[in-house]
Amino acid sequence: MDFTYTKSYIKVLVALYIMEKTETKKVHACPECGSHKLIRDYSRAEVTCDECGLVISEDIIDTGPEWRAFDHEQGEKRGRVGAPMTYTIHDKGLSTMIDWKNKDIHGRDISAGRRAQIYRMRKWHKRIKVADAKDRNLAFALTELDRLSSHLHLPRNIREGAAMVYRKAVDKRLIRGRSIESVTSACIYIACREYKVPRTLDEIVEHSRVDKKEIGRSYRFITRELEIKLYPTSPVDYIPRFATELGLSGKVQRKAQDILEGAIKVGLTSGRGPTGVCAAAIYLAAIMEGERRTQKAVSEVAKVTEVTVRNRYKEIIEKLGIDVKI
DNA sequence: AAGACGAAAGTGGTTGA
DNA sequence: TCAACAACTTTCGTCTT
Repeated sequence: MDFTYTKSYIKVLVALYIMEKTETKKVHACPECGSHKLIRDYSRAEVTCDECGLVISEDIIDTGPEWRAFDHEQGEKRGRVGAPMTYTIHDKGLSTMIDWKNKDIHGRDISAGRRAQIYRMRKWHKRIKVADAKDRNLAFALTELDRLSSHLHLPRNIREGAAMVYRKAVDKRLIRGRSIESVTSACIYIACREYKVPRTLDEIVEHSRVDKKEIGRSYRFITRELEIKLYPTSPVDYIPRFATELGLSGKVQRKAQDILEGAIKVGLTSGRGPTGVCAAAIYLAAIMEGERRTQKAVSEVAKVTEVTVRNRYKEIIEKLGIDVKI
């Protein structure tokens, strides 16, 4: 059979396979507003509703093994993430060593010209091996990065951000003496803050095998050495996540944002934990919009205590002069 | 009976000497 | 390195809906 024909035939099969796979995953209408205008963004692994902005599914992320490459071009593109299979094979299959003796297989001396050639081959072989050791480290870190972000339901762009930070850290030799796991966790944390999709350190610790202290130390070290400037997390960034978890409408979210902006102006946010402040604002906003949630429910999603929610919202009411019937 | 309230003691992390 | 400190948590008894 003609080679080019085989190749295109395989391509067709692959295309059919992918089509079938994505077809079964299709959502036809938004569960929130019933709209059929859905935006499908596979590069970020999200399906969002065009009408109300609801993120319908972030879980289509792992539909297929992304390390599979069907032709050379894809191989180049996908090799980036680090492939469990290929990288675990020793030397990517290049396990033959070039002997240091200048003899051929029959034990005869090799001519000067051949010797120079073999010398160059040895040199390159060594270089490949060195690069490969670094790659193996990177590949391991990247799979760990993938595992963590998948547990935390993080979108693709944050994974890439985290991977980028990690690569920079490797280039600057910052991981020496630190476990790969603590550094990957720190990278995720950094990326989350950079992209304003805050996850608390506690949430990351939950899925990591390293304790909080270690991650915190790596985090501080990396941000200092790479000169990454991170602004303190704003409580506003937590609104969408908490509100969605509580099943609150967009109206409440907007109200909560108003409250928070007022609170920030009066300086109620400085020094306080952003999650607590956000929880209080959401609690108030929900009551004001007639979608009351209990303090317990709010405090649970924000991972603070009811007492904190109480203290914060009392402060807000007092300083902003909001009057609500509790 | 569940939710909200507030006092009091305890805990972990930051700061400044 | 240590103590002081503010934020936050835990716990528990009481009040409100």
